[in-house]
Amino acid sequence: MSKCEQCIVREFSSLKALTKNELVHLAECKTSRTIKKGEVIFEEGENVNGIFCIKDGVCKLTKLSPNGKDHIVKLVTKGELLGQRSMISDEPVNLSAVALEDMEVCFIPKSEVMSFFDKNNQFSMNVMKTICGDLKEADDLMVNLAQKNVKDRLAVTLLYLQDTFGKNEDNSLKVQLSRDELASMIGTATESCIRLLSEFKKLGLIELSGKKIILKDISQLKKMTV
Amino acid sequence: MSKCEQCIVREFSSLKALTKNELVHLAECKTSRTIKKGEVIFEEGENVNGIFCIKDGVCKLTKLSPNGKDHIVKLVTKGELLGQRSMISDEPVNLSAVALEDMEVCFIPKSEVMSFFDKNNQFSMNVMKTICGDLKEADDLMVNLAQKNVKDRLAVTLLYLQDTFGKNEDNSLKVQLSRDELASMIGTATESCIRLLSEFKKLGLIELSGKKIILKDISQLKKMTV
DNA sequence: ACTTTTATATGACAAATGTCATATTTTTAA
DNA sequence: TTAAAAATATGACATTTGTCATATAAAAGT
Repeated sequence: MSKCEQCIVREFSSLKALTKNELVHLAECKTSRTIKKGEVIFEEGENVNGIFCIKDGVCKLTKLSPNGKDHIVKLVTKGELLGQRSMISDEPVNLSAVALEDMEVCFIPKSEVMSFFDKNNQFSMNVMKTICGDLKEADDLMVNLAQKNVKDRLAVTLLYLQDTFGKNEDNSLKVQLSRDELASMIGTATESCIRLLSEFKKLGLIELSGKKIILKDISQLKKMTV
Repeated sequence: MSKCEQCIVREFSSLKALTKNELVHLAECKTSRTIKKGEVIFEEGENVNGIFCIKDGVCKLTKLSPNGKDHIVKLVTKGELLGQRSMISDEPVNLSAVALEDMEVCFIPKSEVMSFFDKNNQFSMNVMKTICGDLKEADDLMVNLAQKNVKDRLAVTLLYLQDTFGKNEDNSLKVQLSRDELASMIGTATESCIRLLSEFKKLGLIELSGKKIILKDISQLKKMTV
């Protein structure tokens, strides 16, 4: 079992507040797991009883709408924790988590996390701040969905993907979403999403090659986000 | 200055975890205020430096979209706290709060709340759970906005208003929103909102008399929320 | 009570978006 | 490698929704 002390990604999450002793203990409790692209980490309604620490890879958090379509609520990547909300609320998870690429994650049982809560005030504060950040982000997304048209939401989302997850050497977005996934992130039909991507391409805003998307005219895209 | 010990609404918020001593201390720090309908409690971007405890009345939390329109993110009522997120994140508030009716609120300075955080674990846990609840609610709203059409969102919202805030003796919704406000809650144009209300009326789903809205056919309305 | 302002309501039309059909390309699996 | 399946792309059209104009009703101020 690998040592949490030496794990770099820990530094990027609430876990950075843990002491050496706590980390040693954590290393004994946690279990590591590799997850293949497309695999489900947990499903809406499940009892997870702990949190996942993402060592590598990106996953999507989705929620099933009554109409049968999935909506992507959030993307979560290396260094972040998964399942904090439901653990604190003591409820089943309200979102499903599915890997967008091969991942490495560690699972930390609830009992362990709760003991950190009791003993380590800085850790609790970190978790709280993370959740508050998520809430603020959710408010922003809500207003976007409510007040912007699909074209503008697509522009916002493309910029968000590049800013948050970066680009490859060929300048294409690092996170590769299918048209279907992109559509379910901006809240529109797959065909509408494809159509708008084609339009953006014609306007020279982006370049498309297969699943790869390259942002060409950032400033023009930004104008749509205002 | 009224005593917090004897304040009933305290029982409905995170503050219920406070000890007698803490309540006595709280009563000395807090300031009470009445707020008229339509008055602004705080504005997006402001530094609030504390939280508000709502003793009576309802207010709306809004966020300004770049297009100049306000979106109502949430309604908050008697017994709830206001401004927790920004206090924990140590950031300006990301939403504006405006009274929908005459209100009575108490303001508790940040220093006071933070001292409760340090000393009273149950209080911190309560606040955390509240914020987690808000986050879950935000996820649900997001999916609604993204995947449902305007008509269905109106039905969902009307049911939500009745379930959450109740009805008067004449069966009309207790919280009275203008057509404009209702529209900015479901994310549509005021005219579309009015038109759909008229349609609902014609279909016998609701009754309208001035600003009053009475839900007549709950089960039919519920069918739209599926 | 009356004027002014604001909110609600509705029609007419334009624009945005969804749906269905179908073609093409890419990926997957035998 | 080839066949089958899935993803991407595009056209045609229907539906939904927004915008502007205007009418009516309600509320507010003098």
